[in-house]
Amino acid sequence: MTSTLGYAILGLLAREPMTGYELSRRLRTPIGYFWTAQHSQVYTELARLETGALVAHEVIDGPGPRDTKRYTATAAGRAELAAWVVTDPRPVPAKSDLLLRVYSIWLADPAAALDMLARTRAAHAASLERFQALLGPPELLVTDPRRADFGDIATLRAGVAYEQGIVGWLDWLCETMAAESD
Amino acid sequence: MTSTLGYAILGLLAREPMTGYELSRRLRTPIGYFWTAQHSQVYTELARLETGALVAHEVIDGPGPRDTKRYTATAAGRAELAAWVVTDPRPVPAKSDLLLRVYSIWLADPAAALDMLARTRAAHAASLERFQALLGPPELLVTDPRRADFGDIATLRAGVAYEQGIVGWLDWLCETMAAESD
DNA sequence: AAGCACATGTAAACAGTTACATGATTAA
DNA sequence: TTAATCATGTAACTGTTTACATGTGCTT
Repeated sequence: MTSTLGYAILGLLAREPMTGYELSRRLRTPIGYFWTAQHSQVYTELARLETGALVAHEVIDGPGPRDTKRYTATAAGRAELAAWVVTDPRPVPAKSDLLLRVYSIWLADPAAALDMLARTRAAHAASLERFQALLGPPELLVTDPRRADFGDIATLRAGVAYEQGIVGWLDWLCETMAAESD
Repeated sequence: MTSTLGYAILGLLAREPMTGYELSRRLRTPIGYFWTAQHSQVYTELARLETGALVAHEVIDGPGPRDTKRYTATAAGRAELAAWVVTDPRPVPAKSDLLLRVYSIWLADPAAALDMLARTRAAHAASLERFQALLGPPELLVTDPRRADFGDIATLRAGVAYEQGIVGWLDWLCETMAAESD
């Protein structure tokens, strides 16, 4: 019954209680955390999770015309999350805007294509560096899989591997296209 | 005006004319081609592309109660595709079912989690092998960026890099979790 | 005779994005 | 006083999936 977005929210609330606003902020940019959502989606999903008794809220002090609500994952919510975690991930319907462009790059102007690829490489190199900075030196790493920060580090490492793969591939692509356009 | 799915369809039709059914079959499983779609989406998008004169069809011999239509990309369609190819890809809203599970893996039963990770590794290792087999020996590779098969090879190489990254990361994850669960 | 591959379409439901709407507090 | 951040929600729209609908020809 619970959607994937529901498990993303539960995963954050299982670590610490948060308001819907804080959840939205965390889910707007994925830092070593491969899921995103808009605030409109978060608020409606929180209401759904609450009718299922997977989360609960208490009203806290805050500004604005409505109550400020602090949400917590219930025991039932944590149990459902723990059970979902070990189920097989459904095969992701691979979608990449960049790959779709490269698939048809033979039709494009080579110089303009190389420019686009160079800009894209720079963007991925920047997020690779950001991920590596967040990860810090290897000797400091938590490796106890029963601690919540293990999930942070493991997903960050996946982010690093992912961006390294793209940057390396883009380097090959730029070199090949530059060499053959003579 | 044209959607990303529209460019996926144009990219296939720019190579060879096809029926909607053949397009749907190609878009159901992404082989070195990072986009998927259902047949219902393909037929409606083909109709939209045709009202924009980016594709055209001729009726050919076929079974069933309706006409069988063979679609071709028009000159305008190929031009629009070529222009889109060199525009910056919008930053993909990174979504991974697997990473979301790993983020909350600290809550799960370690043995069940390791089983899930092993099954997932096997699935990715299998598609890595499939991609490598499709790529064939390196000395045979087309590297002329003005040929359509360059796009096939470039995206396949991206697929290989992607799967290698996941398999390597999953190996690290399994080892770390196995070592620390003593 | 049953089932599958070919072939095309519509309808309903769900997921996700963008825009609308309100209002307090704090910093420039 | 103007803008940003905090804070919550609804509405409209777009994209995607799943289900409904029809009918031929080939294979087992």
